[in-house]
Amino acid sequence: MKKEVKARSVPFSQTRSRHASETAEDYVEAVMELIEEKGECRVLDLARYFNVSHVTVSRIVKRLHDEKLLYTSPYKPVELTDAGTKLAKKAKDRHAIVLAFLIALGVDKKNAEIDSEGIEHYVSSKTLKAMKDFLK
Amino acid sequence: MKKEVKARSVPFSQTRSRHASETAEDYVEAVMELIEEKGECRVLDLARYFNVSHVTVSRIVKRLHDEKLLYTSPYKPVELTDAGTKLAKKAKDRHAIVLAFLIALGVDKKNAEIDSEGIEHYVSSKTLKAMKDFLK
DNA sequence: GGACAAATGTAGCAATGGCTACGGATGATG
DNA sequence: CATCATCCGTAGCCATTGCTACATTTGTCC
Repeated sequence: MKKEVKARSVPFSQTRSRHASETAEDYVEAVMELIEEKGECRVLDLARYFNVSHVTVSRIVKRLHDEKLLYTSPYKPVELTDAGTKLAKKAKDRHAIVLAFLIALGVDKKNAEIDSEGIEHYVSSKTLKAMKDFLK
Repeated sequence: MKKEVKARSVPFSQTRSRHASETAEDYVEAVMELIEEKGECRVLDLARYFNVSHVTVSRIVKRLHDEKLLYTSPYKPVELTDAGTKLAKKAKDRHAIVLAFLIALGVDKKNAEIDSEGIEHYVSSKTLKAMKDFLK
């Protein structure tokens, strides 16, 4: 009596690739935010922002440069490409909606901020729309 | 005119460790589910469930064994320890609440299932409570 | 311009999670 | 009990994301 094993519903549940794009979104979003706040975005700013070493940031920045999401040259501030700006805006919008939604749901600001940063990466357009409708 | 860089709100935002515990939760939850459905849980069942090779499963199972979340001996089915069962129940409950919440919010079943599997790992107890309250 | 601090880069290590290829163990079936 | 398919383990590769330690660049201040 063999039973089939149903595959999990997540398509491409391959954690590694999923996680790599999460990182990309987090970084371009942070770059945009830091540029807005400080006028420029340095590697060390990102390191402080994410609480990691500058080495980790430097390597990820290099990868995102290869992916044409941002500009970087040695000892210069990091800037966003058009593609990076587009992705950052999308991520920021989604983030803002999730955050506003959690607060509207009754979650305190602090927890809402923490949770929204994790949740934003797993919200499909359908769920995002449902959140927007709820906010109205 | 130096500006402080505010650290991100996520504590322990170190992606690697965060992700490792996500994996642990996903696996014990899957083991519990597969045992309920099939009577036992083999390495290959998990491989099919997560759409990864049996090698990947085997290595992760070994790690979770070291972390005392499950029992495993060569060529034998995988079982949960008490700690594993406890964690699995917690994850399953949270998953069920998030899923029910998304459906109540108006998200179609399919998207709700996909999104809930990602979101469940980022829901604090405060947010979970808000979801439960909404469901009442 | 020299010296020093801060910022960034490079080298190299570990853990996690992917994979293929191959070999040993188990269990069912003739 | 021999064979064969299935299951599982091991070896060894790669990518990502952490780190420390050390080197280099930049910019500021005397």
